[in-house]
Amino acid sequence: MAKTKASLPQGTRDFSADVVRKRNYIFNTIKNVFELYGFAPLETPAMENLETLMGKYGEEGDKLIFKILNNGLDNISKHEQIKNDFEKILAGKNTTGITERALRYDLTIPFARYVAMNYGQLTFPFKRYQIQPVWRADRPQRGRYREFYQCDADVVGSNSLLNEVELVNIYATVFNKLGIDVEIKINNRKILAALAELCGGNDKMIDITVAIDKLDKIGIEKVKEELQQKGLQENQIASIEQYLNINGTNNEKLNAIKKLFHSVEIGKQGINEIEYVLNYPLSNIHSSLSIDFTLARGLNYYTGIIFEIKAKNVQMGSIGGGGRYNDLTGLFGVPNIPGVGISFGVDRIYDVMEELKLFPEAIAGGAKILFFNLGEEESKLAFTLMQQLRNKNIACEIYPEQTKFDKQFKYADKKQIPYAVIIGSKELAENNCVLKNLQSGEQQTLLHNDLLLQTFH
RNA sequence: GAGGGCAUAGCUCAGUUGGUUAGAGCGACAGUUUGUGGCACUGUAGGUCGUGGGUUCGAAACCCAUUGCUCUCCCCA
Repeated sequence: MAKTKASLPQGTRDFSADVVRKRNYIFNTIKNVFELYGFAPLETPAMENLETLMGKYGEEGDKLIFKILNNGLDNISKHEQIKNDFEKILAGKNTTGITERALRYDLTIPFARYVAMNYGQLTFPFKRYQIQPVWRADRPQRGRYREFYQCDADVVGSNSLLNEVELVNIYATVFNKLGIDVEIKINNRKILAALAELCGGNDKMIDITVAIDKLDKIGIEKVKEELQQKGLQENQIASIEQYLNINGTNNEKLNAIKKLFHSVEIGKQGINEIEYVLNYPLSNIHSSLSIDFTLARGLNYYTGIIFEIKAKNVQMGSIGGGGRYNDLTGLFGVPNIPGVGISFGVDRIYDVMEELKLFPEAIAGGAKILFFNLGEEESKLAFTLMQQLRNKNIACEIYPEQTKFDKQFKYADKKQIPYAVIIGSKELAENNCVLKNLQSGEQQTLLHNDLLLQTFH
């Protein structure tokens, strides 16, 4: 067989031991909080039927779905059919004759598919969390990959704003545990709808939200330019500018927006919902929860309150986001199941924690003790003692080859194993062993039972 | 989809207007040292200079093509 050059598909990564441990630390923290709030785990397949995914993420999104080529395309008896199907592909259309499956693009649509398939069996309100990789055929760049993890928690079958309150508290709890100082930004699609209504451009809502979402990136002038290009009138743009200029404390912002939307029903609704969440009792996170009327979020299925998480003290895009959607399962023939969900961006959270040096030392992991291999009989005794320590839940390993000290010490060094147990011919004869602390260099001779009573850290 | 940058040892990189046998540091391996590591010293291995073509007496260097990686924009997480 020809030798293959070792390489990785673009936008994917291997994770070495210390990176995996740090990532697991993040995953476990998030997962434990999800469980603490009564969410149940769900896993769905890496691949879905293509038709499940197509048309759910907009025109751009469809292009970014990884499609899986069907097997058996070289079947002679289907030659003509397959050629015809391929003509459709060349014309830019998808066909099940060539590809009928695709890798999942996010966790929300598969979840909606799952709820639609199982709604008869589920207990509503249904709360699930899901931590799995997703794939996008996007051009990779900084902080953006073709394979990455999403950590989602969603509640479906409930209109109550108490869910939003819970999700905000999940955000606050997780980032508090991780030690990341964050600003939880909150807005409401209803307020954005009201803005569109006020500016006489109801059908322009998406254009408006896309444009104002870029405010802090490109500045007010560029936003106005873009709005102009989208065909908005001067006075409409002026209203939007007035809206964007609202600032101050949460209360000041609310007062200002109320004046602006005093006659727009949907706007008042949106404001009331935000006030409800902000004023919910016993919530200890108000300091970091702030209204941001420029927050829009890309996904168009959001209909109510929306969230986005920004890490303080570091230059990084959002590390989480979410919001309320009215009718996601309607896409799969099961209408009237409202929901609200949030997502954590683990890859960016990792980058933030690395930059701010927030990972605790304790997650280093690995073996605590290396048993030296100094001969056949010696290693049999070492093995016996090692198994007894493992039974006490102490991680250890034995050097598999009989070799000189130098090599075994260096192995322990490289793997940052803090202790070595040395059993050579002398210890074998005297029925004891040497325990050496590799950091301090101190060592002591111990009876076997005394070794088992030691604590290692 | 649009536009930049990069490609030399396992890793990070040097390599002079084109000139003999392409270097350094780190790492690996071995030895000094067969019962005590991190340090030091000595030595060894490791290269189709991304690939293909061209210019030239001569190409790692110049030209063309190609592949891969990377970054920015669009968009998104």
